[in-house]
Formats: sequence, structure tokens, C-alpha cells
Amino acid sequence: MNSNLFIYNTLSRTKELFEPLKPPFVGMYVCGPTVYGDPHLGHARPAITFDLVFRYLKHLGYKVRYIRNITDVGHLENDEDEGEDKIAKKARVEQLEPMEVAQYYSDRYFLFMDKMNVSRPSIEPRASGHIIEQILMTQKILDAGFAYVVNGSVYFDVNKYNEKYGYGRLSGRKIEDMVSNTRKLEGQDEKMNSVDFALWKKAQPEHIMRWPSPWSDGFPGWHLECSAMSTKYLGEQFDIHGGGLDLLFPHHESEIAQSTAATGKASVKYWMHNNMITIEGQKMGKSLGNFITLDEFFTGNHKSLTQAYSPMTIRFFILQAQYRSTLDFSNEALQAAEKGLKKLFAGIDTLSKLVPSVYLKIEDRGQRTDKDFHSPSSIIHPLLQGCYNAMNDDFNSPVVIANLFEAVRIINSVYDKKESISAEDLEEMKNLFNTFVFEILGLKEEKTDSGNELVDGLMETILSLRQRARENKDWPASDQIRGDLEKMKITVKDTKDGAVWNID
RNA sequence: GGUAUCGUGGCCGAGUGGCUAGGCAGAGGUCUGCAAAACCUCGUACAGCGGUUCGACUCCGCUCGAUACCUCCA
Repeated sequence: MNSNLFIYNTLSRTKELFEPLKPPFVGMYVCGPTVYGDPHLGHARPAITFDLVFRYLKHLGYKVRYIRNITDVGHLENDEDEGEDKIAKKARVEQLEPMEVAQYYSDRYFLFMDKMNVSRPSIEPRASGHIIEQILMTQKILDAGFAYVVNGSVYFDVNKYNEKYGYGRLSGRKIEDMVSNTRKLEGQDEKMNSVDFALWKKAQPEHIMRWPSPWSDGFPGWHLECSAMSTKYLGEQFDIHGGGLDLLFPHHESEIAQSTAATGKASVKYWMHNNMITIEGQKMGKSLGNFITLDEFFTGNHKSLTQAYSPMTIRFFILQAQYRSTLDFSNEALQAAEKGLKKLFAGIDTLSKLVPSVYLKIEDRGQRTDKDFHSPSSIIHPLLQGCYNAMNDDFNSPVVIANLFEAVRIINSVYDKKESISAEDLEEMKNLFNTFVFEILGLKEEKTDSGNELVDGLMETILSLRQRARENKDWPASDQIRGDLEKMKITVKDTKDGAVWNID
């Protein structure tokens, strides 16, 4: 557990050695989805990024409590007077109960995350289930003197907070600049200062989602849920807080302010931010209307998509970029990922068929030179070490994958009898794939109908007929069978051990 | 305008002060009845201009360009 894991901390803009506050326990909080729309590719990135973090920390032996919230209330439409809750607005349009909408899209979110093999977090709290905690936190901030009440709404006093603790440290903003640069919005007259934000908003009569509070019937402000729920489940101070880069300001900045104002100390040790997925160089997002939902990816049902892409292809595509880089979507890039993933799993399949060579190597007597290229310490072990080094360097999954492809190259060479492998190497190789492909990267094979007894039996019959044709050098018949199967998406390959087939 | 990040070969995408990323696509070769797969070889990328240095794609400055945030957004 005494690892050399380095994490890029947005707070310091450097990679820092990861040292949990209370080892072996690790507390991690990640901003989850607002459930008022179908999950799109952008939602997949943080989910997979922090799943990778979750999986790796567990692999290192930490006991991780991972919280990812569901925002089913709390984000204001804007900061204006009539600021209405997004969930409520959508609900009115569709004439549905707000919670029905939230439930529907929550279910959709879970469904698609499961398909991409994203682990379920330890706790997935809902904002609507933590109104009391949010009210209590608002009260605490009021008591500390960093908030004020106007007409039943409660606002955070950013200026006062700034004087004592400094506001803007995460995002590198100065409050003076912000005051002069904040756009003039309608109906800001309640706030003492334009940079102040709402902790509690009084609900207008038409506002559906509302709860009683000491100040008014209303609803919590849009940064409050994360502060309240992270504190509830992880304590006043915890290790990692993650989320999309687009949440850095003002959301995370305000979270820091709220928690610090309430408790007098900084709550988060490591701030992690995943970068955006872009499409034609632009952020894929709701407001731009250029997003593609996960459902559309999986079905191929979208005008920008030339084909469907499987959940694992999406996962692999995301893991092929480091989480802090922007990732540009294109059909070409996705197809490259699809083929690469196929090659990886073909390699794993081949690995299970390998037999170790039995000859006694000269280096087994002790002396080792650079030419001893078949001992564990000289070919497989460096790859394993390379994977750990990459993960320890701020979760550099693309480098892990590069190491895995090198391993696949070795597997194929051994299978082609161009290289040999010792029993120890073979075991280490299997360990490498089990650990990194399945456990840490969380990839899994998407098997189709293979394994179905009926299909297997039919295929055996068909291929034995084709084999007879081949033995008779009846190439037209042989090729026709292969061609007909190809039309049914069944690929037949002739190897020296006979024909093998698989369904695409 | 402010803040931040970034500009790598046909595409995606790592990385580094002097030493191979990797995947996809492309070219040639081996194997194969053919095909597929696999393996081998190849292309001399690091926006531009200066500076530091024995040496920079990597450090510094400037220019150009891109993106994100400053309003809900993963």
C-alpha cells in the first residue's frame, strides 16, 4: 500500500504524491449527473475516469468509499428571481411528476453505466433525499456569518468569505476581476454583490419542487448538495473530489467556500478534473446541442454515426486518452478503438492457448545478460512494471494500453512459434492481463452467440462440410460457404489447426 | 475583456533536454489454394519566430491558432 501514486491536484496544478488522510481508508466524492436528460458521451468520461481511479485504489489495497451523487433537484435554471429548477421546468413541459422524470433518467443512467462496466459507487445519494442536511448546512453558514437572508432566500456572502479565506484559489480567479466582469443579469437586486450565490431560494408560486425551511418554502441552491452530501458521508475533510473540468468554476469553487465557511477548514485534499470530449474540436454538451447520447452510440441511430459502437468500444476509446486531455470524437477514432480492442481480446484469447516451452535456459544457472530475453525478469516483468508506473503517474491509461499491446505482440509471436515463453513468463503474462485489462481498466469481452450449443453444433457441421470441400480442393464450394457465413456476420479463418469462427 | 489549458506524422493519442510510445489507416515482405489473422520492415511528426544550452519537440519569451470557464452543462 506504500505506493508511489502521484495525482494531479488542480489546487496546486502539480502532480502530488497521494497520501490519504486516514490510511488505509480513502474517501472520494465525484459530481454525478443531473437526471433530466438521456446520458450522452460526455457523461461517460467522468464515470469511466473515476471508475478507473476507484478500481486502481482498491487494487492498491485501499478501502475506498466512493460517493457519486444524483442531482435530481437543486440546479437553478439561472440565478434570477424566477430561477426555476431544471427538473421542474422539464416536468411541466412534459406534464409529468418531477420525480418521475428524475427516476426515469436515473434508471437510464444506471443502465448505460452498467453496460460500460462502470462499477457502482459505494453510495449514490440523491439531492432530494438530503434537503435537511442542506438546510442545516445553510444554517451553519449563516451562523458563521458568511451568508444573509433576503426575502426568504439565503445568499452566500462571497466578499466576506474572501476577506477571511480567499475565494478563487481553485480556479485562479480574483474576485475583483469577477466583479467587474460578471454579466449584468436581470433581477439580481436581492444580492448584495453580483458574485454572491444562492444557498436557498424561495420558490415562486408556480415552482413545483419545494420544501419547507426556516426562511421560506423553497429549494436549495445549486452548489449546496455536494457540500452537504460529501460532508455527511465522508466527513468534514476527505481525500479526493472529482468532476468534469467544466464544473471547476463556479461549482467547485463555491463548494470549497461553503464547506470552509461552515467548518473553518478546507474539505478536500486532492481535486481531480477530467477534461471534455469534443466533437469537431468543440465541447460536446447540452447547451451546444451537439451531443450524442449513449443509446445512440450503442444503436448507431444518429446522423453523425456511420455505425453502432459497443459499450466496451466507448470505454476503450475513453481509456485510450489520459483523463486530463481533451478527447476528440470521430467515427474514424472510434473505429480505430474498436479494432484495437478486438486485437487486444484476440490476443487474450490466444494467450489461453499458449503452451510454455520446456527447454532449460542457460540463464537459469544464475548469470543473466541482456540477451536473456525469455526470462520473466527481462520481458514480461518490465511490461507489468510499465503498467504500474503508468497508473502511478496520474492514471496514465494510454501508456498501460501501449504496454498491453506490446504483450499482445509477444503472445502472437509465441503462438506463431517465432518466440518461446517459459512457464513463469506465461503465468506472469496471465496475471498481467487479469490485473490490468479486467480488474483495473475494467474491460470485458462482449461475447455474442458463441457458447450457444445449437449454434456451436450447426457451425461444426457446416465447417466440416467446408473442410471436406477444401480437402477435395473444391475452392468454389469452400469459398461460397465462407462468403455466405460472412453475410451473416460470421467470420471464418483458416489456421493451421483448422478453421475458427466468430460472430461480429 | 479576465482566468485556465493546449497546439505532436493521414486520423486518434502518449512522452521526453541528447535514447521506440501505442492504436487505426497506408506501402513492401513472410505465411496461406485464396482470403482473413498474425509476424517483420517503412514513412524521418512535434504551429511559427527568437533566446538559453554542447544539444530542444521537450526550458524561457513573443506571435499565430484552438478549446474550456466567467450563465445550467460531465
